[in-house]
Amino acid sequence: MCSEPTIKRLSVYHKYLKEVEASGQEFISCTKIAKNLHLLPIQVRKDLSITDIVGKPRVGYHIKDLRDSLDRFLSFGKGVKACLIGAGNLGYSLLRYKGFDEYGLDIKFVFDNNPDKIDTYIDGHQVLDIKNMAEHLSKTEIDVGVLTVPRVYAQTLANKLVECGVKALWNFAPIRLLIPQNVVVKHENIAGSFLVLASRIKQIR
Amino acid sequence: MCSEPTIKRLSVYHKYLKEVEASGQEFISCTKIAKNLHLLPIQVRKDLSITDIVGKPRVGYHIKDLRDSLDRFLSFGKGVKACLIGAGNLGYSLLRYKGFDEYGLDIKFVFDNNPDKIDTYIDGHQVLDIKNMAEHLSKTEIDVGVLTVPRVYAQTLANKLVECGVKALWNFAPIRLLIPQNVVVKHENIAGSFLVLASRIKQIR
DNA sequence: CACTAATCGATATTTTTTTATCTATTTAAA
DNA sequence: TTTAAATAGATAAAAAAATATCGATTAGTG
Repeated sequence: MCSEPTIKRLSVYHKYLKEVEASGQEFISCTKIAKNLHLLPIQVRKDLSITDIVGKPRVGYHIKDLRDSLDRFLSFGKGVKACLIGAGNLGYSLLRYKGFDEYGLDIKFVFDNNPDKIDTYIDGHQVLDIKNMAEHLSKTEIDVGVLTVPRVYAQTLANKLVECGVKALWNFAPIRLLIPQNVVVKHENIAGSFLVLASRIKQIR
Repeated sequence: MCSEPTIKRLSVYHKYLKEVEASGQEFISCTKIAKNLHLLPIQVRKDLSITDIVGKPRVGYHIKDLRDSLDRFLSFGKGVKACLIGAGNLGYSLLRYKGFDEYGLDIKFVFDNNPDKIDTYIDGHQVLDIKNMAEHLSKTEIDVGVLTVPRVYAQTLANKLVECGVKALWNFAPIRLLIPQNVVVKHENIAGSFLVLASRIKQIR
């Protein structure tokens, strides 16, 4: 496989190539990709070497072939079945964010505990009562639990999701979850991201 | 300074220590921190060595001192003045997310182009007309522009923010921004994050 | 009071990730 | 047709990050 930074960059190339493709170009060099995405050509070349596409010197890569190859490589997102817990603002944003669709994330259920939200629809997803989560998940196998709940509920819900047999958790709550080793957890640490940004600003001055 | 992963972990320790402190304990070992946060003791020790706090063998670190020291170290977020562009769902979430407050992010302005949103209030912030952005930013110096707009507007708005003199951009739109070298840009690539998660699930099976 | 077990902190090693160098290939221009 | 410039790809080096080792220190126990 390949590293986390590489996967993220591949998704960036992928998106970028779709744009360039739409503009009608047929070939693109890694020098140009690098310039437009503020990266180094060497890094782009190395990242793209995971594909089966070889570029032509002086010309670059065939855009459609490369995009096809990335489509295939990035297909591990295809058919990943998820449920989202917490239909607040963040949950709302994620449900309406179309960027996952091309990578195949399939949100099967949305749960919340707020009676005002239950049975409403968000972007075509019916909000279900969290009380019935176990029942729903026993009928339909779910790979990923997406946690967009307030901090205080996160751990309890994580435990329940694991009991229901999810393979992975994608946690947006500002807390580090304690979860069995066999379950994949990806934390999004937004406050930490801000600190990284702030530290870089300080460095510049 | 220290690395990006370290800064993120320090923010995690910081939050965790506040919890433990509230529970009344006085000392904590890095072994215990590591165990509870699913990290390795060595890494915790190394990360914490940027502080001026020394631990006692067999006992660990004095929690309050350590938390104080992290407070100081993580203070580079203090007084960072920001404006947020795009009062959609994601913007809404960020405005209401209290996790930044303790690190000092100060959101001075919120802009949007939607007449229905202009002059409404979100968590105490008046939504201003994007047309007047330059004027507002000329009066109050702003460090960071937070972009929570749809993809198509992101680059144009980024350019405007740079013209207005922001030092950094925090971009949540799914596009890689082209920005002068002297401006710090931090991209949040949420679709890329999903792919990383998906790839890890595939690895496990 | 001596011994044991836990833990820190410094240094070293390994692994991962990024960046550089060099050669061969190919296009386009002279 | 020859030559020059741009570029890919392989290999190598450097930098960054994570992990391991080991001696010194200290609280608790017999």
